[in-house]
Amino acid sequence: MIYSSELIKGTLKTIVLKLLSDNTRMYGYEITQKVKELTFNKIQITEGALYPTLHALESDGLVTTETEYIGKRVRKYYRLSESGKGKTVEKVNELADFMETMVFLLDLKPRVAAL
Amino acid sequence: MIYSSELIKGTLKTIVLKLLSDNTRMYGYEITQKVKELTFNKIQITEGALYPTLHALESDGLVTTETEYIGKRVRKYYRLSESGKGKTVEKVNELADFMETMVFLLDLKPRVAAL
DNA sequence: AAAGATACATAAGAATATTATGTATTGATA
DNA sequence: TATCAATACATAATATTCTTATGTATCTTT
Repeated sequence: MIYSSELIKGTLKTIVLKLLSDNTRMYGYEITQKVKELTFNKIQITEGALYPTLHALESDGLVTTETEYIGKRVRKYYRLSESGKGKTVEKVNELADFMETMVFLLDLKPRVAAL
Repeated sequence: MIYSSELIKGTLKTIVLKLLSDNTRMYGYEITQKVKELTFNKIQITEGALYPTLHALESDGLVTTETEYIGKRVRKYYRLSESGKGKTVEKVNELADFMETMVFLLDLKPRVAAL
């Protein structure tokens, strides 16, 4: 089962930032695979969503990039900037808070073991 | 603190359906106030978001409506249809599942007491 | 040799929110 | 009693952010 895409909306940027905060640096394709792996295929980030998001993070100064060649193939690494680190904490905290609120609002506690 | 709007995206329809499943029938303004109250002002549903959503639920056959006059002021009640009840269970379950996945993906467990 | 995986990117379109605006009634207050 | 806030609906222009489709190219496995 893959989540209906609308749920991903609004959380993609936070997911990307959090992964970058755990991994020093990552490249786009790696991010898609890591998310797929960590979510047991439940979340599949499409390229059309990811690359514009990464470019936005860069133009907002939250990440810096390093382009490298693996053979003849280009690979673009993304790394959190200092402001990106701060932003990550903010976004993750906000999402955690939001999720607590949703658990209460939708009374999810009794039906979800892991929450 | 009010959540940045992007988080609401994708959850609004689920919130509305769940409230309707708990309350027999509700009208639009009532829904905005109930959400505000239950979330201690953290989630404020704007009218520009709510009314189109309610109209979409109606045109999808998930809710039925009853218009009543309170004095001279019109009030439009929304009530879940049978298919709406089924859809509500689906959407709430999916959201709960998604949130479990996010807790794992973003490692939120250690930082959020209520989760 | 071909297919699938790796790796980037962009563009057209859809969905869904924000912000602004509009209409109108009712209740509270100065 | 005039005015403001709250109640109650609705829509339109705009913005954001995703999907889907398309494009290019390399590398690996069969």
